[in-house]
Amino acid sequence: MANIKDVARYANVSVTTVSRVLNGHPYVTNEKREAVEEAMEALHYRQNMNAIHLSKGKTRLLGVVIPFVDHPYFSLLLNGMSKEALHQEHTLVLIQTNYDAMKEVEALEMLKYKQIDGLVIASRSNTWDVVEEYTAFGPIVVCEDRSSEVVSSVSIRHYDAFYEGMKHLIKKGHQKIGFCIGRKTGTNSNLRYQAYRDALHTIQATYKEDWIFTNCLSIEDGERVVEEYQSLVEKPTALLVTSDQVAAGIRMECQKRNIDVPEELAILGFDNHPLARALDLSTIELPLHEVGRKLVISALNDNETIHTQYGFSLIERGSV
Amino acid sequence: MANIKDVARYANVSVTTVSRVLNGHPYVTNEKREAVEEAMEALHYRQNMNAIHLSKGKTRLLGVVIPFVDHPYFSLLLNGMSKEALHQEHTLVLIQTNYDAMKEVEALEMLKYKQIDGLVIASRSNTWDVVEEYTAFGPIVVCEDRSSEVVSSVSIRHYDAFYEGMKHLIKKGHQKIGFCIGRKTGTNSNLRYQAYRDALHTIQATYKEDWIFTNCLSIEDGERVVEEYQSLVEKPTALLVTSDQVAAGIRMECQKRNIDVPEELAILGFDNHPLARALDLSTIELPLHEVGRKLVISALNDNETIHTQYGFSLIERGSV
DNA sequence: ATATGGTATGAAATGCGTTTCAGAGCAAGA
DNA sequence: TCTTGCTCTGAAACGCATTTCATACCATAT
Repeated sequence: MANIKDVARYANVSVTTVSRVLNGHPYVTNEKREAVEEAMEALHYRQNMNAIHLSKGKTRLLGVVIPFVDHPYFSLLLNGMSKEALHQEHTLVLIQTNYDAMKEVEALEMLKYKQIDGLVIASRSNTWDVVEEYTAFGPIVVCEDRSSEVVSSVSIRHYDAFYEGMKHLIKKGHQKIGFCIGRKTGTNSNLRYQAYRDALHTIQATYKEDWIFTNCLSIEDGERVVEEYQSLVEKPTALLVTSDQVAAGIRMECQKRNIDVPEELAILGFDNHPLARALDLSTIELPLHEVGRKLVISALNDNETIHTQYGFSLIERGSV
Repeated sequence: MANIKDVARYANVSVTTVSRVLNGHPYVTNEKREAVEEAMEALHYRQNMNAIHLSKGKTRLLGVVIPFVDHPYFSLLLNGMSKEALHQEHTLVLIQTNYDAMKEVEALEMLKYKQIDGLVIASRSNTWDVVEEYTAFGPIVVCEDRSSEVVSSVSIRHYDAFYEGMKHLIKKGHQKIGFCIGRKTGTNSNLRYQAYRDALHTIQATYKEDWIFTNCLSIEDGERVVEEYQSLVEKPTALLVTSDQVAAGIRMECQKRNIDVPEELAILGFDNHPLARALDLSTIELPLHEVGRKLVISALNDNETIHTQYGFSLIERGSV
């Protein structure tokens, strides 16, 4: 494979000049520039990325702190990150934490010792000041709504999204509304719970504690929800489900038990997972793929702190 | 970040000795080995991958020739490849060919000019001798059943898988069986067609031309199939569908049109895509994810030619 | 006693770009 | 005429680990 030296020799210039052409620096006469370009063409020259990054002091590694990867929310996020990482010729270093704060610190230490170029924290476990301490060592991005001077962020308006979902169900005539959620606590869960109560408040409706189904992560959980639903004396007429995977389980189980969707039970999912399309589930699309990509873009940007917020969009299908 | 020089200085040895310890070479006394290990610990030393690969002359890039990525077969394959590439700290260079032979040659030329470390051809367009010419320049792996001396291969027993599917339908009492397939021609399609006829032959059954649905790639295609199916005078009682995505479309459309599955029409899919699990579709699982990983592993192995064949497994659910 | 060969070690070359520094040429301003 | 300040160019240093080569020591084998 031809290298920069070969090109320089062929074009009768120094390697510095070739490097200048390669990097679009000024201070190269057209004459030499053209000679270099010709030489590159003739020799089938391609830059050696390893040499570039070695020279520039980059590791080409990007740390990703993530609690687990087998949940649709995180797997969609990870998909987006992978895609962008591939695009930017970076390798993701997955640090699965299971919400263990010490594991997260290990990842931060990797940044300190320059073992990674940047760090994405998909779900934070440590307190804010611990994280901020490490920003001196490289770019850090969190996936939550936080306007820090030193840490970039990419977030989704979870409150608004949930509120919008509630409004949609209410508009369709529902008053007895329940919801399914993953963790009971956590920033996002709290926001959603708040949105739930606020929305019900606008129509003076109340809710029962057992209309709130927690620990809903998988298709199986959705099936379980239907089972519990059937044993209720007073049943909700609609469910807001924070994961399409769970919504899919619910819809399938309803079919088995001859519960009419949406007449008897309306279902509104989240994420717009391919499953939702297949099962004709109405859903609120969260641009998780986009968020993932933006996380990587932000983490690879060493110059500025970026704050991005993403919206959502309601996709009406046949389950509401 | 500490480098090999720092470690050498700290341990009072030469960089060569540190490199020997790092790479497990013999000819290092225990005394020095321990000193080096201590130094690495003390200095938080991590090897710089860019320097290693630059030194070893690797690009850390792996070419992937693929006709398109939006088809479930290829996207599952690609998923597996991505995962393994990530694992092995390599970046995939996607060369989407749309079955254009010239594009494929471009990819082979990249190998020639050492722009990539190896090449995976997920679906070949050029003749065999064209491909073999390039093996001198680096490892090439194809995804088809071919026992070459110089090109590695990873394949699935498509004939057997299809035949097994037919046998299953026959065992369930079906005689009038149709099938859905992507391309009408191609190595795999031919194998499947052969298996179809061979299986029908064992029960002296015949088939109608219009029980064979071609161009079946997406959910929409599945919906189209049902439409065509309903207009048939003599209808098959079972369909073997070479993609779960299509099978999902069929099942959903059947539901809309009140065609009972499996009583009126049995459906047996392929791939064991998550969709199949969600829609309770019987399917023949092809280990595409594993195949993808093995493709990458084989392509990154420069020393030997590897031939791997994968089987399949029938997953019985409620659609047959 | 001498040749032979394995063990152990380090200096230096190598892979390939980027970046710093020094200097030459030239035009505008003092 | 003499600065001052671009514009343009290339030599050399640098980033980090691997690998080749040279050398020295020690133990067998002859």
